[in-house]
Amino acid sequence: MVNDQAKSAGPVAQEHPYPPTMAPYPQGFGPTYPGYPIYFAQPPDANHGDGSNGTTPAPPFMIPIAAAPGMLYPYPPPPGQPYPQFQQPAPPAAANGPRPKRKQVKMACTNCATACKRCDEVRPCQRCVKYGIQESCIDGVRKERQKGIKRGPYKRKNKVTTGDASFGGFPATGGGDSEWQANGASSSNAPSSPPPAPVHAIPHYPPEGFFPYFFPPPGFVPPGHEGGPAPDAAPNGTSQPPAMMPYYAMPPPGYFPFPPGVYPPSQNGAQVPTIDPADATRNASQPAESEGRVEESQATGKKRYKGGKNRESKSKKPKVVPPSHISETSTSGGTVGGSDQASEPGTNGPVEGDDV
DNA sequence: GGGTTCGGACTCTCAACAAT
DNA sequence: TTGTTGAGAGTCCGAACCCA
Repeated sequence: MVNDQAKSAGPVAQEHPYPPTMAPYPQGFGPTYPGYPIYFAQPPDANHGDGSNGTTPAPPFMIPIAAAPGMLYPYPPPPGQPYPQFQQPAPPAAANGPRPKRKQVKMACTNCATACKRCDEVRPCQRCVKYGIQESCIDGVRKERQKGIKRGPYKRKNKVTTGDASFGGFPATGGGDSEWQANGASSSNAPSSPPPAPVHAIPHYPPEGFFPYFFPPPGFVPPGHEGGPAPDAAPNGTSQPPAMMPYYAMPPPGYFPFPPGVYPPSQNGAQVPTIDPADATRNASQPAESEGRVEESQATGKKRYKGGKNRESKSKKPKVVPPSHISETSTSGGTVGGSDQASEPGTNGPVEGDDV
C-alpha cells in the first residue's frame, strides 16, 4: 500500500518549497565523487566565485552523493590519498538503528490535521493543492495550554558531566568527545553481544557552524577535543573508520578546502539531482521507506488499530466530523477531490473551535 | 487496487519546578 | 534568574477498512 508520500511522489511532490534557492549541482561532478561537500554555501564552480572578486555568487545548493553512509566530504582527501570507494547503505542495517526523529510542521492545516496526514509549512499545503482544496488550507488554532496545573516534584536526572552537548540525537558517549555514535546508538550498552555492523549514519545536517569531514586517512589522528587524540581513532593505522565521524568547525590540520573555482573535475560527469534536506533526512534513514517502516513498526511493537467502521472516534482528538457526517458527505458527492478530504471540513469551511 | 479512516506512536511546546 | 523537567497539545505513520 502506498502511503501519502509515495502517492504524492509525482511532480507535485518534487516541488519542495525549500530550500528556496537550491540549485542543481554543476554538471561534471559525478554522483560517486566523494570529495565534495554535500552542502555548499557556494557551488564549487569555476564560473561562480565567492562574489568577492567580481564573480557571480551562486545560490546555495546541495547535492546528494553516493558516499558511504555517514560520510560527508566537504574536503577532498589530502594529496596522495585516494578517494575511498563506497557502497550504498544496506537498508536493513539502517532499520536496526534508532529511528530518526520525525520532523513535524509547526502547525498543520486544518485539512491535514483532520485527516491526520502530513502537512507542510506553506499554504496551501501540497496535500491540499493535490486535492484541490487549497481554499480551506489554513492553519488551525492551537489551543492555549492550561495554566496553573499543579505538577509534582521533579526528579532531577543525573547530570551527564562528560561536558558534551549532544547534537540532535547524536549524543557523545562518555568515552570522549569524538566518540560519536550513529543516530544515538550507544556503544556502551550490549557489551556481550557483538557490535552491530557499523552503520555510519550521521546527521545530515552537521551542527550549526560545523563542517563535516571525511574519515581521516590511515594514521591520521585528529586532535581530541581536549587536545588529546581521539580515542576512537583508527588503531595501528588501519583504515577502519571510527564509529562516528567527527565534525570540524574548521578543516583539521593539513586539510583545506579547495578555493573557489579550482575544484577538481568530476569522474563521470553525471548530473546530480538536488535534494530536499527534509527528504534527505528521511531518505537517509529510510532507504527503502516502506521496508524500514515496516521493520520499525515491528521493532517497536506498535499496536495497531483493529476496529471497524463504527469504531469510536479518537478520544484524544475529537474529530470535527461525526460519523453521520462522514457518511453524508462521502455519499453525497458534494466534495471535490474524492479523497480522504471528502469528509473534511475543508469543503464546508474550516471548523474552528471544534473542541472548544 | 486505490482511497479513506483513525489508533496511537511520536514530536514539540512551554508552564511548573528546581538549582544557583 | 536560569536551567530542567515532563505533561499537554499537536502531528502524522501506517494498518485496517471501504468501495468502485
